[in-house]
Amino acid sequence: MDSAEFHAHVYRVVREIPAGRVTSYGHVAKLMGMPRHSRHVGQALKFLPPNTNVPWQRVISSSGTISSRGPGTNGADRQRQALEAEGVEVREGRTGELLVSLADYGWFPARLEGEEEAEEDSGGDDSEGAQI
DNA sequence: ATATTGACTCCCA
DNA sequence: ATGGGAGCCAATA
Repeated sequence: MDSAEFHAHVYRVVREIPAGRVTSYGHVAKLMGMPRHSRHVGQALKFLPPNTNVPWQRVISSSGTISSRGPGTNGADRQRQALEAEGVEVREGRTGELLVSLADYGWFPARLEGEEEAEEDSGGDDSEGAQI
């Protein structure tokens, strides 16, 4: 698999994320069958053009926090706006970090819909990280 | 060619 | 609950 295909795969999975929901880089990587490529998922999103049909904003870190990517960049801010526009509540930590409640908005299906076994939610259960 | 970085995660202190 | 360190793999320097 080359990088182009990898990117395409990432985009395909990201497009499956329902509006008003968020997931983590690691989970996207998992859905691709490459659980260890969590970082490269974000990398691929970075390659996206400004006007794209890929809802990259629905992908955040596994802790429910939006990665800062640097104080001089506005990417995180744009992501917050996009999420709020979709109805996702974004809370702000005291250091200005953006947090999303995975317990409420997290989307972590075992496999893609129609792949094998479709199930979801029913209590959230997202392994961990959901500190109240 | 090797070294460093990064839109990450997990594990242990 | 928080914090620091190691693991990962492709892209960049």
